[in-house]
Amino acid sequence: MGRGDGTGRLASPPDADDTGAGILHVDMDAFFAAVAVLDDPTLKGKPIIVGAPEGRGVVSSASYEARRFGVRSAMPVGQALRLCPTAIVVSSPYARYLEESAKVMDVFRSFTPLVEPLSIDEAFLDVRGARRLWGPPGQIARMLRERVLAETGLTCSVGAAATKHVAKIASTLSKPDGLLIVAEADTARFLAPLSVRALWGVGPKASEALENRGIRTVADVLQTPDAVIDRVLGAAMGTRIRQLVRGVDARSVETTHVEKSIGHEETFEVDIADDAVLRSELRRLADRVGGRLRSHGWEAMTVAIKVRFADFTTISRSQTLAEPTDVGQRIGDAAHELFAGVDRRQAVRLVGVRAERLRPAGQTPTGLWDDDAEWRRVEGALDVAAAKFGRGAVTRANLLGPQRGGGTLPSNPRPAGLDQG
DNA sequence: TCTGGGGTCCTAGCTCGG
DNA sequence: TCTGCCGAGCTAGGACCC
Repeated sequence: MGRGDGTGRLASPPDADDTGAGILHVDMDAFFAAVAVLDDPTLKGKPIIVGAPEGRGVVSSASYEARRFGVRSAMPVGQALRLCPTAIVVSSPYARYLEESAKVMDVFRSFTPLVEPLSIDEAFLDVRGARRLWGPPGQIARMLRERVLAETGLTCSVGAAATKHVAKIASTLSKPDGLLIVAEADTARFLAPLSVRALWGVGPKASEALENRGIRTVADVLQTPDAVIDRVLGAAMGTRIRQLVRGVDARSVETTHVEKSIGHEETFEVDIADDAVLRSELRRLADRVGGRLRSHGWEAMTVAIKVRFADFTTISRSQTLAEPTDVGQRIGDAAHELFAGVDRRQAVRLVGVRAERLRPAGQTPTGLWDDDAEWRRVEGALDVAAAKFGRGAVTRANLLGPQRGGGTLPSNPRPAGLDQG
């Protein structure tokens, strides 16, 4: 979801060169606010803030009329209302947004099966294989914008480029209701004058660190020695940023997504010091996490909690389970155990529970464990452990030693029973 | 003024085993 | 038996994204 106010937008002319620009990034304009207008057309043209009117809510989305007053997403609603006192605060059930999102995604898929939803209101499309059916990328982008509007009543902005990264930047610059095409050959010229903040992964901290060294634009990054960028951003991010500023982005449009963690957190209306209330909240969150794990068919190897105190300091604690689980009770037990070790000298503003290192529930051994030799090795180890500790005491800890990680076995999915203590 | 909720990825420090 | 090195796994925290 874009956070700009739409001033200074760029748009491509109808005859723009779209050679090599086969990756589209489509981003709905002020999506939540636009859905509110669909549901109540009298809101059209008015400053709208989507968020909870009371409590500690922040702005989820704002119409461009509100953004002109400086209202931005993630801003506290109270602050937004001070900037734009005439704004109308609305909120709809999340399911309502999902409903419109599904229609939009259906339109995208009518042009190509290669659609990668990035969030509820944006997606990458690979249209390189759709030329024969729909024409060149620029034409597809124009048709897609028209069809989204006709079928949903919503406007969107589209960036077309040779890579996901450049397409994403282009759609941002074309907002609202625009189309910006960057031909492959124009990539370097397009990127060079942009602020480093426009780069994917460069947020307020990284951009500040770069700007403190006089590195303000993409062109500046290109002229800066690699070692300097690595020192500022770290080696991994430095490498990635250097590729992005050169227009190199090997990521393809992925149509499937595998979750790596599932969690829930809740900010209280007022800070809470009562231990019983906090523990019951952890239980409730753990149950929700367990329910979601089961509905996805996952189990978690690790449980993590997050605690934010009244002064906004935030700590996290995590624990690897003796055996993976999708049971809310067990997740709650682990969360309680972790919570017991937290030094609570202040009231608590937020608690969260997260399930990490997910794997399919009741998974059949695969990969390395399909290897007969590997099985013989494991069976041998089990026999040795059974002889040493007794049949009933064959645990991972006994097999691998008392160290936390358990170490030397492969991290592939283990055969059922090996972890059981 | 007063900072949501759901995620991903990276880094640094630590422990442990080979 | 002890020590140092190295790699791997775990943990905590931070930055970033929408």
